[in-house]
Order: sequence, then structure tokens, then C-alpha cells
Amino acid sequence: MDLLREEGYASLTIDGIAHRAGVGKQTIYRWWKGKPELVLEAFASYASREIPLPDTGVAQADIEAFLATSFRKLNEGAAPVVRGLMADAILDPAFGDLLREVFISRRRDALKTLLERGIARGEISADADIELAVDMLFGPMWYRLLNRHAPLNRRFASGLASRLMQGIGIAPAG
Amino acid sequence: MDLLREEGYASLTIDGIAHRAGVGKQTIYRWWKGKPELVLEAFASYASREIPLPDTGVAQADIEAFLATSFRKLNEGAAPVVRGLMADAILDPAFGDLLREVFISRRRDALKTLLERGIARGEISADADIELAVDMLFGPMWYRLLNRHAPLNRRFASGLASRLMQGIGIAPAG
Amino acid sequence: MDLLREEGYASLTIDGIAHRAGVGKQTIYRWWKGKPELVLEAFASYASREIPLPDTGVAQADIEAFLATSFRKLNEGAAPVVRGLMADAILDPAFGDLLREVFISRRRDALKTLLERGIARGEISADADIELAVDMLFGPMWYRLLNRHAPLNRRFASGLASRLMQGIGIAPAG
Amino acid sequence: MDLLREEGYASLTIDGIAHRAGVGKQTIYRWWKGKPELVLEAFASYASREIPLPDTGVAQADIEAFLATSFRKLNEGAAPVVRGLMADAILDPAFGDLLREVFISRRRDALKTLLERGIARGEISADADIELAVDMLFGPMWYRLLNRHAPLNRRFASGLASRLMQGIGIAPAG
DNA sequence: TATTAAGCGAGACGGTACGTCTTGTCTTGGA
DNA sequence: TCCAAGACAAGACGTACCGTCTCGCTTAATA
Repeated sequence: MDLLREEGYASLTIDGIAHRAGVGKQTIYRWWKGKPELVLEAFASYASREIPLPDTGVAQADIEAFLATSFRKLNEGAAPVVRGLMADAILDPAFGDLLREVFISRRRDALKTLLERGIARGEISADADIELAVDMLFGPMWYRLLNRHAPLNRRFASGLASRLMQGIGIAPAG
Repeated sequence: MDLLREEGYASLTIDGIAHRAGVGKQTIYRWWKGKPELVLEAFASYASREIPLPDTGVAQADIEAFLATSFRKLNEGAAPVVRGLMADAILDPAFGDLLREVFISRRRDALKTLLERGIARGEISADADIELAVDMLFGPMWYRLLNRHAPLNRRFASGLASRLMQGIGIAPAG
Repeated sequence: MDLLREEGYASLTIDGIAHRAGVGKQTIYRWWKGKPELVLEAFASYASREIPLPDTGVAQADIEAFLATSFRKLNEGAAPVVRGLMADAILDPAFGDLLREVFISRRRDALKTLLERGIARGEISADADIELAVDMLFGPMWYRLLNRHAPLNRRFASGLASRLMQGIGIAPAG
Repeated sequence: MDLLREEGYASLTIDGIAHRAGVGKQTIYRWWKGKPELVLEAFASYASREIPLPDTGVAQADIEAFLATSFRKLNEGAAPVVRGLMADAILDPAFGDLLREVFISRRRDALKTLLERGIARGEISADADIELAVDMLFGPMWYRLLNRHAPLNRRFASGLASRLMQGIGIAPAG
């Protein structure tokens, strides 16, 4: 992780990692299939540790908080790593499958939990398309993360959460 | 483009392109900075040529048609190319800037045109956040494109367009 | 020795030996300094066991028989092993010293014994250069063994023995 | 050749050669199959350049001079190189074939020329076994070169030449 | 009989060199 | 004069062995 920060994902090499770790290259290949798998492992635990599920009792607030925390972590240094993982997932479909399994889908699950709580509470329509809702929350995040055309800030989190609720929510009485 | 289809973006090499084109490598570097720029140029014209702006007179229908056409082109073979371009944009930020300029932003502009037409017609609230709306349409598309966790089909196009309109639209009278 | 025959000396590895023997690598290093020493030990006893000193009563015949037996053993499978030991002796001078001590010099001593018997019997000139004679017998053998430009056969043994005796022998009366 | 002298054959690496030559590794592999072939090429020309065929008019003197020059070159620094080439020839039979073709056999040819001149002059018996004679001259040289049990000096050259002539020569009248 | 120590198999480890691959630049020779 | 052909420097890749090291598991001797 230190090296990731110092050198960036793209110029991170197995030789470099091994040398920095005071370790033979073979030792790395013994435990990981390659650089992407290694970084993924280091990062997946970081993500689930650092981005807890909020529970404010209100779906929209939960969602907004969850997104906002994610954005903050990305802005604090995780962004290049996540981008690099995505690049490797594209270049190597097998790693793409792995990334989806151990990272993307877990993040999706977290978000689904928040949405389902909302349904249970009656804030969200019971027949809402949860998968679509998740895509409409994480999709824009990845889009800005990868294209860097606009910042990942709290305003964005708030905008996404509120627009989504208007699309799938049940208007509060009164 | 033939080679792109045959070999895939990842295993496409400058040597390979030059050899296939019966051309020296230097000739390629004379005209393009590298593989990504070459592919981008080939692809950008393809995209604007093949995905025309629809004009049905109804914003939601326009948006849905635009997305659906985009999805179809991706499914017909463009997907790996677009993914590859994104991978290179990640690995080389300078190319990322270029991609944003000549591809991403043009696609965004196309979508904005549709949305602005909707505003002009009174279908969409005049103070809607257009940038956010575009993110909520293209974001999910890229998200599914890159992660391949769900198909890019007409149902998805329809779902995105309708949920968006519920978020930013003006309820029709009656 | 089985592995030596199956795999050849060059592709024989300590890992392979250990695995085949159902033994940990450390156990091998406990007893031998390395692969060459291990093979040398296995081979040295084989050589002294299988190539006895002949005693026909005639020096030239003794020498020819000794060479012929050596050649036969080499042709029967020992050749690659002996070549491999020589390769390691070249690459590691310390092992070269060991090889000379426990193998080369013992073989030379055997040959010297035959020559000295010839001197004792008056067949060979008392002032003959024994060291040189040994070099002229074993030298050509190694030369053919390593270069494989001509076979190690009985004709060669006979030719070497007879030419040598013409060089150092005492012409029999009549 | 500089590196060969400085580092020795065994610790000569392709990386090292490439770096010293200010050259990429691929360039070396483009022209040579590997380290042994490279060294062989550098050395073969050296040998034929530095060890000319003598022509004193007397076979025994020619042979002695030829051997003595060879020994001197070996003692002056060529010995480790020649040993290294032999080690690789042992470990890789394909290179062994090459070494025989472009080095061993050429050196043998040179020696045969001297012997044939001797036959033409009537100094050597016309039915002498030339191949065997060559083995009896070069064999002992290699044997001492590889085993280092005795020096390669002029006395050795002289001893080999004279003993050989006693074996195959025609006694001068008187 | 219970305790301890030695020797072992297994295999992870740091390290080094290998031969392959691709990149972007430089050079050459024929059209 | 142009350009295909491809050599070149650079350097990461993933593999193969090396010789050292640490683990537990026997197994034998000691208490």
C-alpha cells in the first residue's frame, strides 16, 4: 500500500513490490497470481473495514452517507488504486471476474442491504428494481471516478440519493 | 478494426497493427501518439456516425432510444474496444484527458441536447441538474459495460430513462 | 542413479532428487555439499568396483584391457554422468579439486600401477615418463568422451595401448 | 572478452554482457542463441587468428610448436574460457554439436594438415592412423586443461610430439 | 511409562538468472 | 524522397533452481 501511494498503480512492478517487501519474486507468485490479485486482496479488506454500513433509520440518509464515505475514501487516496484495478479487470477478463466477485458484488450487496431496509420500513416501493437502483447509485460514482470530469463530493452523493428516492420512493404522506 | 475484433484490445500491439496494415511502425508513430490514440480516432468517428440523435418529440423516448442504440452498438462488438480505451485512459492520464475531450464529453453533449430539448418543451424542470442527469444515465451504462454484471439491454435503457424522468421530470397534468 | 539415467545429469535437480527419494531437501544438504558431491560419491564407488585392475602378465594387454573395460562402462550408461561431473568441476573449481582427488587421481593411480608392473618386468623403459604416459592414455579417452567426435571402442583402446608402447616400450628381442 | 577476463565464464550473465555492451538483452538473443554461442563466436576467431600453422619443414617440430603456442594462449588467459565452453557443451548437447563443428574440428583439421605434410615428406608412415594421432595430441592437452593436475608447458608439448613420432614415425636412416 | 530430544518430510523463503515480450526510437535500402 | 522493414535500448514479465530456514511429526532414548 505504501508503494501504491508512492509510485502509483501503473508503475508498480512485481520486482518493486518484492524488493520493497524484502522478499523474493517467487514468494509473491506463490501467494498471488499477479499484481492485480495482490492489490485487490490488500484493497478489499481496506474497503470493507473503512466503509461501514450506516444506519440512521432513514433510507435516503443511509444511502447518502454510504456514498459520501465511499467518495471520501476515494478522494483520500484510494481512487488511483481502484482505477488501476479496473484497468486490469478490463485487460484481463479472468481478473475482471475475480474483481466482480470479491469487490464489486460485495459493495453492491452493502447497498442492497440499505435499500431493503428502506423497503422494510415502507420508505421504498416494494416492487422497486433493486438491481437497477444499485446501478443508478454506483454507476455514476464509477463514471466520475474513471473519467474525472467532475468531483466526487457530498453534493454529488446527496444529488444521487435524492433523485433515486424520487424515482423509487413512496411519497411521504402530507 | 479487423484486428481489434480478431485479437481483442488487450493483445493488440503496435507491431501487429503495422504488420497487418503492411506499414512500418514509424509510419504509425508519425500519425498517432500510440495505440490508444489510434484506436480512439478510429472509434470516435464510428460512434458519432452510428449513434444519431433521435428526435421523437418526447424527451423520455428520445433518451431511451439514444441509450438503446448505444447499447446495441456496444453489444454488436464495440464493447471490448470501449473497455480497452478506458483501460488505457486509466493507465495513462494524458490519454484519459484526450478520451474525455474527444469522446466522453461529446457523448455527454449529445445527451444534454436531448435533455435541453425536454426543458424547452416543458417536460423537464428548468432547474434540473443536467450534469447530474447525464451522470445518472451514462454512469450505469459504463458500470455495466465495465463490470459485466448485467446486460445492456432495452429493458435497462427503459428503466434508466423512466427512473430519471421521475427524478427530474414534471408530472404531466392529470 | 535411476534419476540420472531418466533425466540426464543436466536436468537433475536437488528438488527432483529429494522428491524422488521421498526425502526433504535439508536431509540431502546435511550429508552432501550439493548435487555434484552426491553424484560423485555414488559414482566413485561404482567405478572402482566395476573396473578392476587386469593382470595378464603383459603390460600392453593389461593397459588395453583396462581401457576397454572403462570404455564399456562408459558406453553402458556411465558416460553422461562422468560428463556431468566434469561440467560441474569446471563451473565450480572447488568441486574440481574434489573430483581430482577422489576420482581422477585414483584412476590415474590404477593406470600407473599397470605401467610400473611393466617397468618391473622390463617391458617398459625404466626412465619412461609415467605421468606423461598416463596423460597419453586417459587424455584421448576424455577427449572422445566429452567431444563425442569418435566412439570409445576396443579398436581405440588397442590403438592407444600399442602406440604408447612404441613410444615408451623396449623392443622385444627378435 | 573483457568481461570474460574480469568476471570469469561462470559468473558471466547475459544481463551483464548486455549492460556492459550498452545493449538490450533482446539484441543479444537476436544474434546468438545464448551465452555459449556468443562466447564461442568471440573465441573461435581469436583462436584461428592467434594460433597460426607453423611450417619448419620438420613434422615433429611443427607439432611441438603448434601445441606450445596453444598452451601459451591457454596459459595467458584463454583457459577459463575454453573450460567454460566445454562445460556448456556438456550441459547442452546441442551446443556440444556446435562446439565440435566450429571449434574442435577446425583445430583437429589444423593438426591433421601438419601430420599430412609429414606423410608427404616421408617423415610419417603413410598408413598412420591420423585420427588417432590427433586424439593422442589434443586429448592430453584437454585432459590437463580440464583437470589441472599438471601444467601445460613446453616440456609437455615436446614430450607429446616426440612420443607420438616414435609411435607413428619412420625411423631416420642411421 | 512419560518426557524429551533428534532427525526428518515438507515446503516456504530470499535471491539470481533466465529467455520472452512490447514499447517507442533509430537506421537502412529499395522504389 | 519516402517508407517497409526491422534493429535497437530499455525494462517488466513469469519460471526455474539454488541453498537456507522453519514447521510439525515421528521415533528413540532417557528419566
